[in-house]
Amino acid sequence: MARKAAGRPQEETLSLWKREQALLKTLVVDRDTEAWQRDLAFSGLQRVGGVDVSFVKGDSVSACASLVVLSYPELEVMYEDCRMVSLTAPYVSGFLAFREVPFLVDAVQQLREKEPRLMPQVLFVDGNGVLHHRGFGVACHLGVLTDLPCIGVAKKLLQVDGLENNALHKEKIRLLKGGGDSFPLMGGSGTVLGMALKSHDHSTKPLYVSVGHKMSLEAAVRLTHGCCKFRIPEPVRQADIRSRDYIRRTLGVQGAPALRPERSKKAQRPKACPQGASEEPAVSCCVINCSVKSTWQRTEPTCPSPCEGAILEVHPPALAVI
DNA sequence: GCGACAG
DNA sequence: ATCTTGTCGC
Repeated sequence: MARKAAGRPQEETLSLWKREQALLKTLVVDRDTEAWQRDLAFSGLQRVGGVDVSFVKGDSVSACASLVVLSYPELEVMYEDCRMVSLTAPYVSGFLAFREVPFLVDAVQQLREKEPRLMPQVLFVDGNGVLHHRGFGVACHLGVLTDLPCIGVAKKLLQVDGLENNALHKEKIRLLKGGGDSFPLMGGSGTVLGMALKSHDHSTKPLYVSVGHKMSLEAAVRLTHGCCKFRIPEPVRQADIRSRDYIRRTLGVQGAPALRPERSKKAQRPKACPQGASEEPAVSCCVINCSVKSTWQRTEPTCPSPCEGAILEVHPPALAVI
């Protein structure tokens, strides 16, 4: 039952996606908007969130989208939400958000409705923020659509606007002394697009941190370091671990156990969070119309009637017409 | 054929 | 993202 991912989108679709990115980009706030962000100890910060999407192996459509909320500074999981989703849009570098973000927005909206007191004060996103081909990566996209402060955390350097993972870059990495050390990533225009951060003392590969929304780069880097027990910030790491686990549990019994000769060494899992009384459908209905899926469906061959003038609804009453 | 290629 | 085993180090 492994469905195949759609191929590369038509040029027209990419064109619409670019227009949408340009539009939403005007709504990005790249400075601190919250009091805790300016505090040296981040006092006032109590909840940090992380999101991730993991895939079913051999299937580029079936995936598990997860949102977790951790206490700060303890970094203990307070909330976990995993759900299976079907990703219709293909992955295209520079357009990651159009594939993954609708489901992440849904997860945030579910939390907003059911457990508003657990709403995270900042979200760590797997991927870039303004360090992007057009200055609007998935962390910006999710930030604008949810109106939450977001931090983009990528594991590899996106070589864009003159940035290169060349010998000089590697040398700068080598010179990072201890956890928390970083150096700026300057784009061709002289703008600092992000920071390469050594997330802890014994990490060779840095993290690439960039602004997503409603937070300065300085605060984003400092908080990222403050959330790293290991190389990957704990919120994203937990979202990743739990979404993979969810797929294993969901697909494990019926899957092909013979193919997995059991070589696990994982000890235990806490299991103390609202993991859904599960009356929920596999895919929740879209509460926030992020127009992403509609753009995709409207444009591709499968959809006979293209309709312009769709409306984009962003969280507070920020509206925009395509 | 070769380099890029967030996830 | 996922495909994949062992291995070196604390």
